[in-house]
Amino acid sequence: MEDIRQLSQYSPENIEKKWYEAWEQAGLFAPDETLEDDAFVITLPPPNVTGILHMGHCLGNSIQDMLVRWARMRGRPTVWVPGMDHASIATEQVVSKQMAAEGISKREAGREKFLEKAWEWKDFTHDRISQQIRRLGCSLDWEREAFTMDEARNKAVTKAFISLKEKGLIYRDVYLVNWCPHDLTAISDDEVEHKEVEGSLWHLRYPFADGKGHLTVATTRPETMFGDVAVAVHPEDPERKHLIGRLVKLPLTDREIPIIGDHHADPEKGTGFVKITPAHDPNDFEVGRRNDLPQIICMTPSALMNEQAGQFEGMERYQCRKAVVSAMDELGLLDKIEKNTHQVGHHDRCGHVIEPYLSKQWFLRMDKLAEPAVSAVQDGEITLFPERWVGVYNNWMTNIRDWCISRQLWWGHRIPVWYCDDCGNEMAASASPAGCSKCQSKNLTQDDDVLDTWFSSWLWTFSPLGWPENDEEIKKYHPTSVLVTAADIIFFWVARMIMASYEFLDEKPFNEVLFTGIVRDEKGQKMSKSLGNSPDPIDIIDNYGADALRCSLVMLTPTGQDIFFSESTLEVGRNFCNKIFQATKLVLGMWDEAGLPQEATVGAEAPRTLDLASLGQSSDWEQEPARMFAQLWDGVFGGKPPVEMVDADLKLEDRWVLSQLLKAVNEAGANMNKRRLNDAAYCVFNFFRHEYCDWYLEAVKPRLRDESQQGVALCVAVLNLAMSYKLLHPVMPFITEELWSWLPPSRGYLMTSSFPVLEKEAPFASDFDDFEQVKEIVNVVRNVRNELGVQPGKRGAAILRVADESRIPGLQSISGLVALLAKMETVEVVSGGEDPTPAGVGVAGTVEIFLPMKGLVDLDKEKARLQKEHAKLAGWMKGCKAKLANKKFTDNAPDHVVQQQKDLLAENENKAATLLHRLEALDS
RNA sequence: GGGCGUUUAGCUCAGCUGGCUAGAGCGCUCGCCUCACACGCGAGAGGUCACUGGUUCGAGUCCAGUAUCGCCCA
Repeated sequence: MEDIRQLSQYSPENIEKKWYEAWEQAGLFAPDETLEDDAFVITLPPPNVTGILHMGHCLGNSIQDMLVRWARMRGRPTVWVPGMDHASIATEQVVSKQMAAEGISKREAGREKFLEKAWEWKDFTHDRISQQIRRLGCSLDWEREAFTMDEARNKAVTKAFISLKEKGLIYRDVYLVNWCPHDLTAISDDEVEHKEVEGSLWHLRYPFADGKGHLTVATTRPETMFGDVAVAVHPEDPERKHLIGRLVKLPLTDREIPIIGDHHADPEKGTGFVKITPAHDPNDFEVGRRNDLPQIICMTPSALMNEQAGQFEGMERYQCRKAVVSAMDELGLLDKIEKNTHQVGHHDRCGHVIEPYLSKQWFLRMDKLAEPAVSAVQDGEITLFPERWVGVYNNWMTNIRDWCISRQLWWGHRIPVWYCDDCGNEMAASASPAGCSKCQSKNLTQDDDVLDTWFSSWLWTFSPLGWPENDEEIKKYHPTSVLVTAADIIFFWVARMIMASYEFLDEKPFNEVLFTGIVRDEKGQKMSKSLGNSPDPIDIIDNYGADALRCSLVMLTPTGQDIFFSESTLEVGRNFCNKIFQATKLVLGMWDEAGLPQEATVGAEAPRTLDLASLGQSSDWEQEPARMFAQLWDGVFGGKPPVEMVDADLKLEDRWVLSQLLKAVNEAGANMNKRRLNDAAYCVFNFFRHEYCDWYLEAVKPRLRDESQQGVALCVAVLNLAMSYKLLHPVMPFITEELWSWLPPSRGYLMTSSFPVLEKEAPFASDFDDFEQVKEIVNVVRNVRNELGVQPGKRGAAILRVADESRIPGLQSISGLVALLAKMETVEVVSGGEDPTPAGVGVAGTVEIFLPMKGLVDLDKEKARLQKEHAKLAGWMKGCKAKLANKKFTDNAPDHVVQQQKDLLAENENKAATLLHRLEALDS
């Protein structure tokens, strides 16, 4: 400890790791069951085991830890459950790639071998990710760690599947799904990313079967013509409806297809004729069902043309497109080509173009599940922050479509359905059945497919708590308190979690959802593993410290807005850490020099909660500050301050800084309650840096070196440090825990100490004003000296002049502080008399300030300065006067607003008069 | 095409229930290595609050329209 205190700059090295281990060993991450309050519970949005965490995770985890630590310090038992997600497709891709690099093909290796490799990979990334989370300081209850594919979670998934299947909500059907020809699996609608693509609209001629003429269809996908089963026109299309029932010859094939009438064809669009390919287009699929048309698949799962394509069989779909167009051209059947930009679906994981593909898949019916989820949000049972997401949520929920939950993959939960090879019977079961329930045959085969990853993560608020086996924990900890996540997975995850919780537990999954912004790089791109544009958090933490990272992210992220991250962002946090460290060094250095006790004065340990309102009324603070201070001290440290003090020992700056501190407590709490976490962090930052350090510590420096006064000043200084650490601990856990341990009166862990609460206005109003006047006068003096270019070394004299003699004693009592803070030799207070000349002049409220200086040669500079000031005042006065002259304003505006304008005018008039007078004097 | 959101200082953003003489951080300019801190201290410059109209005694804030950029859904 002594070593660290000697450092000229704060260094997080050696401090952060030490405290994380200490907390964990002391068991502080587990809920304190002796507390009676409701538990505060979060299940960590499980990161994918695909790779490493990026800055987005750091932001989300920092926010969660902030909420968890805040709740813990307010005396609530806290449970933050860690976990990770198996990320079916993403992980399968990574592992396949690795195997390919080793020269092994996934298919050749087979399911078992592949899964072995996947588990190896999972273990590897799991360790790395949990290291990252620990380094960030997250106070997770590691004993409860869960993985979406571990045994307990497997049971939950199976139970959920069987239960839904028994209710008839899960069905298997041949349907047109989003098929990824690269990964050879179906994916859900939500995994399809629509992108605008420059393409063409080809106008193709289809000759009539009777050989008399042709019609023209327009298509963006000529290669699918081998799957065409009809041409549609609008049934009321006056120019074309007479053709319904006739046949056309499908070029490049020997098939003839009918012309049908269907509303899908729009007479205004394209040529008015639409080719119908039910097996390769979602709209056409519907047309096909309506008109009872056959479905012809013309591609293989890998999007190569199949035997339907005749001479083109075996071609890749885009190659085939070119070939078809040129073949049609040769036949004279290519009418024209138009440029056309249109939306094309891509797989969000691998970027390949989706092929709508006909296949047999498992689906979950969503409409019934959505009902309670919609009303929960509408009724305010669950709140979303920021609120604007409610609209987005409702929009999706009310247009909800069935969810394709099967995937043709190996890494995931295998669908718990067995088929009888002999009678075709289909059985859903939690374990492999002994025999067919119908024919008793032993020849059973399990469904080959696995479930969509989100089918396990939608259970995430209760499956980590042990559902369906552990009722106890569910009763105690469910619904959870809050979900913190980025809004880009509102449909994938948030909405489905709400549905799952109502379906399986008949209650909400969480009270509120806090959407964080998305962390982007300097160019505005989302941070992601695939782009490789996120630094490894471990490197950042090594260089700047976890506290700096957390502090920077939280302070600079506006509520729910995206954040642009660059390394320079981190300087805010790093510099602030150093500031806290420096201030502590100063105060504790003086504490040692003063010979104050190195241990807490005998007394009880401080209680787990600290409600400042219960310490006393505002008037108590003003009349008996010493008694109140002692109570505050007892609340923070437990016991008595190590020095005796009477009311008069607490000077103006002491009372002022305490009032500012309490104001910060009040604001921090209010902002936390409103979930404005950046503001909560920022107001404490502001208090510490700009009030405590800039004004208070500067103001008490002489007292810290004065034996008769240092004791009291040090107690006030230390109490402010302690309270600041408490307020900052949720954001910056490591440095605050470390510095707290340095404070001689501190006992125990800061992490489980109390968070101060003050839910009413801070006391000390009158002292507040007096010290604010000191600040104002000092500011004016500094300004005048700076503008006139006075050397900082020249201290000189200042004269404060007021019209009202009765104010002299009051001003005299603060003149010492003014002299100290403005670095003046002497400060004299007068009333009336001649203007001292030559002198620089300024006005603070009704106090005229003269800085006599012989060397003030540059009269022009001074005149220019005064004129500028005067012009500014004149502008403001004009505004005030206009308002006050407006009868409607004085009649309608509230009294305090009118009075405010009057005061403002009076003050400005007074200032302006002084400046004008001064200008005249300079002219003469 | 439908929906949501953005537009305030050079940059990133606050400004919550209309009372604002519009703020912060970074950057910039000037002056300081003042015995905690140059990862610092002090001072300063910089804005027709996208545009147009409306409501109001009063609009950055509320309403309508336009433009702009972005996101989501189809």
